[in-house]
Amino acid sequence: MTLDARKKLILESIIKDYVETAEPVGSRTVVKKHALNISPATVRNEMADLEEMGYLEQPYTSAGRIPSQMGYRYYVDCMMEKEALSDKEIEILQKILQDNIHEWNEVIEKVSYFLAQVTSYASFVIFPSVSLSHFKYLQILPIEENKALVIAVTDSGLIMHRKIDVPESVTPGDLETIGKAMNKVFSGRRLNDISRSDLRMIRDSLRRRKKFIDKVLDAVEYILTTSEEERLVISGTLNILNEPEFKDLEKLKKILALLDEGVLFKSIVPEDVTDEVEIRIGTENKIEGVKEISLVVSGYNTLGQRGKIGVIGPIRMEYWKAAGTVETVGKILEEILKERF
Amino acid sequence: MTLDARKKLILESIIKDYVETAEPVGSRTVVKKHALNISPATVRNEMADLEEMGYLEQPYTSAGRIPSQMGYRYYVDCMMEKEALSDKEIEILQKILQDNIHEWNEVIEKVSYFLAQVTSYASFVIFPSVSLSHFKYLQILPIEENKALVIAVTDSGLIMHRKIDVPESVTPGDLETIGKAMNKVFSGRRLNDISRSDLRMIRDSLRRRKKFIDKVLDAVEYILTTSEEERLVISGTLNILNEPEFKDLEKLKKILALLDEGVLFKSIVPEDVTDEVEIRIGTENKIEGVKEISLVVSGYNTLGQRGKIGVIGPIRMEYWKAAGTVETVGKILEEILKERF
DNA sequence: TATTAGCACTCTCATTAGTTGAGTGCTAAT
DNA sequence: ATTAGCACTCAACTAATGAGAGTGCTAATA
Repeated sequence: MTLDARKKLILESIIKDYVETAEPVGSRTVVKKHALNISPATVRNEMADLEEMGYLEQPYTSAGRIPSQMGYRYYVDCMMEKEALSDKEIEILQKILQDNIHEWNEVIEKVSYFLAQVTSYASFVIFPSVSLSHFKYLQILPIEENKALVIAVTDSGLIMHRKIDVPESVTPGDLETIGKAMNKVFSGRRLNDISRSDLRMIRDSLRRRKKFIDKVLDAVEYILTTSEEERLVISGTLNILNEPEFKDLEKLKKILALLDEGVLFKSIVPEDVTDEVEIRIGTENKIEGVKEISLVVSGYNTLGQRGKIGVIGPIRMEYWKAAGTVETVGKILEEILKERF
Repeated sequence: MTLDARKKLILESIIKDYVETAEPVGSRTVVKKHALNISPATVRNEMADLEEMGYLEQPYTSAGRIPSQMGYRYYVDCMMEKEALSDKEIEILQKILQDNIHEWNEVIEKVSYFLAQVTSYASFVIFPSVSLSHFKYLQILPIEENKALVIAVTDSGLIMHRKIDVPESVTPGDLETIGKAMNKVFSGRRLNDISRSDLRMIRDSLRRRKKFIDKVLDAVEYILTTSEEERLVISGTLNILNEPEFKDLEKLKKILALLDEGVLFKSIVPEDVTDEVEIRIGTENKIEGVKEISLVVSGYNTLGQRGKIGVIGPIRMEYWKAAGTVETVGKILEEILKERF
């Protein structure tokens, strides 16, 4: 279904105005703010049409109109132009990242923080699980009297380590032998392809020092399981306190709980995202309890996998700004990660 | 100043009641709930006395009384008996910790979470800075074509690492030589005693490979500076949404901002804490803007230093429960850390 | 002298009624 | 097709009223 030019203009006016003020928009306001040379009465007729078509709704008889979910959807799909980040903002972001490129951990935190600041919504960055990376290198490093460090490096450049006890009877030479043997089996394989039975096989092939080898394998297994989790960072949670729609404590509680609990939060982020920005408005998000939020999310590529980045805010959201920002920041994040890691 | 037995009893009744209900307590209620065999009129007289002395206050004429800050202080100092954790709860905590003893990181997170759950206030754990630990061991480990890993281990058992680029011209043998030389200078020294001039000295003593050595030193410096920060974990932030005193959005915003910003939060935690539980009520906390919170905090020992653990909640707090819980959980945390790390 | 019953008084909270004003929908004129 | 005009609607604000909880004081009592 397509709308004629004037209806589009009116719809857009109402959306822009309502997003800004959070108040229902009346016909007079539409005419004044956007300097149309038609009368309020005409606008009223158009608005009545738009309401009938489902793009607008009225909180109560004789209030102004507010965009319906469908109205936002139409705007986003058919009319929206993404608003780009200003050069200045891009510069700021790049400066932030140049100063703090030590760990990918830090990078995603800074990026998320920046995104929240710029959009003034809550933002998130999901860094993909490393379990699809390949094992590159494993070493058992004696570090003190009875301790050694099991160090694993993946081809994506991630480093994981874990401390283990070493019995008296095990010599540094033993450690080297064991390390080499394991390296042979593991190297080049995907982390999540290494199963318990592989671990058992190694255990059997190395006849001596069984007990100790078990310890090493435990450490490896620990490394494998922890590396399976993707990393989630959320920033700007408090921004939602500024949105009038969450002045109601019950609603606020629900959405804060959502942002507070990583597992819960992940469940509302779409599984498959592309490099294109995707927008989910209100009830398009399938989640228990919280229907009054929108999500703007984009994928980014790193380590041969896809991470996710986006913002979460009220339905009354500046989609144009959010989409443009998420898009650009995602691209920059992707670049930086490629460059550095 | 000491109160006679009956005044104490009445003060306690009012505190317990008000903490539970968040409503001003009237004379009838005191008599009924605590089955005193004196009349409401007598209680009224006593309450008037207590108010004159400053232990109670009246929100308005002819409302019931609520405890003043001074009232809570008197109760905490002269009457309170800490309420111990139940055996069952202790058991649960220990079970949680036995399952998750891999990293001290995890331990403090679990402990903090537990504390928030049990008290239903917001909780925090501060893990001391490791900058006072001693350098134990440093190794430069080649991990792939042109990369090496600088690994540092402290005597407190913490492991830090950082990846660096290695120029073609530097051989594994070089790495070993450099590593050994650095080890000699660093080992046994406190992390925060190692200054830039030490780093420069090393740079000068090793004539060759200056550029590369700079890189290694950069990595070491990075490790030193990041290890200076103490770690802060806050849990149960959302619990404060349940307290009626924070139904006001402005107050809520302030306190959430406080809990959200680590630096800000640390500024209200007392510098010096002992093994004894310390309680700060309301304005006894010197902090801009937020006067309506109380803090219950205790120190715990680890790595030869002192960490802090506690809860933060409204002035209308179950101090008896909070104090007992913080005390016990702190002790258990201390034990676990000693055992494992 | 300490306690208590009785009662007038105070102040909040909830409810109701009245008023205002923004904004609509409809009709008739252009 | 557009618009001026006007009656109508409904939330939001204000004021008035009444109920109820709880006090403080006075005078009676043990």
